[in-house]
Amino acid sequence: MTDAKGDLPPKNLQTVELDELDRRIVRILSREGRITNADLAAALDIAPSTAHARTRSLVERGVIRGFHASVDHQRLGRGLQAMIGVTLRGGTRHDSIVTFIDEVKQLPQVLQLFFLGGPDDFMVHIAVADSSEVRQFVVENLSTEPFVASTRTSIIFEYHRRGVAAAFR
Amino acid sequence: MTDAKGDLPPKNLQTVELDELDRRIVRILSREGRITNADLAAALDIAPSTAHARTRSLVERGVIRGFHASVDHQRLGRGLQAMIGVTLRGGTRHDSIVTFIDEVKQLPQVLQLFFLGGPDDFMVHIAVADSSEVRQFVVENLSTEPFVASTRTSIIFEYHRRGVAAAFR
DNA sequence: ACTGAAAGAAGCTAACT
DNA sequence: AGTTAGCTTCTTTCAGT
Repeated sequence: MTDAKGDLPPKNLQTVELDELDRRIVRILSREGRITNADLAAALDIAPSTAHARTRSLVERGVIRGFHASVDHQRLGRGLQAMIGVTLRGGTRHDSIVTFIDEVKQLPQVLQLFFLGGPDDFMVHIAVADSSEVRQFVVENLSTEPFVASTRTSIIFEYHRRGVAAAFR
Repeated sequence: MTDAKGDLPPKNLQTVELDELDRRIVRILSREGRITNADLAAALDIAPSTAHARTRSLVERGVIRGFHASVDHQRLGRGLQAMIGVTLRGGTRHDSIVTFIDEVKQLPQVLQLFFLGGPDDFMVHIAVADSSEVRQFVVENLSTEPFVASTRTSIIFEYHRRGVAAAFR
């Protein structure tokens, strides 16, 4: 008797099959995370209790990992966004990098941080007031670090998002 | 009598001052977009009606632009993310690029799209199943386009998000 | 697995401080 | 601007199909 409980490895990272209804719910909640369950049900032409059970199941199965307000940084006086590619010096101790990354990702200007395998070691997506603050951010937080070899800054003219990806665990 | 109505230019793009309470609300809703108003009020130690009015005002002033479910793409069998930098051939007609971008941003693999001023003309953040799909994405949607000069693909090892930025208008 | 109904919780509005 | 109070609407559960 191979019972599910006990046979499974630490449990995580398993992929999940979604049917068409699940996919439609995910799509709607990606766009309108605060839609009422009643409206969601109406949009899908199902009973509110069904919509509710499905949505809960998506959260329980880890497909939906959270809900977030999206913020207009331009309205907050941070009308300039930039993407900064960073290359690290070879031979830097791994935990120095981890500490550094942890600090960078706490900075209020930072929106996203990508750790890469490629020409750049990571990229930082920031929102600031103007180009002088971009420069200031790079100088104060990146290029002065001993293990940062180089940075490459690009201004962001347009930004489009097709959903919100969960951060990696 | 300078009445507000009629005197204002097309109205948009104005920045907004937030007080400390506003900022705390934005911070909480960025992390927990579906927190109940009662819990939000309790977290801030204010009356629910105050929290409610403040939140509404943030949405009305355009500071909060929407709410979104975040999706774990790994659970959906798209366990690999990549960032692809694209450079365009000089002399491409502007509306060709606009059409191209519009198409790219509809592709199901695409999470984000950054239009840049810098070495790359834009960057595409994608989620796919494996490295062969990365290659497939680049070949089928990018490098075959006549006005794409080159692409540079980086695998994403780690991804952190400190909030969700609204798309540009 | 989906539905319908009933109870409990939360959102929303308005009148007052 | 914030609060208290009351009405309305939604979420949530559960028994039934």
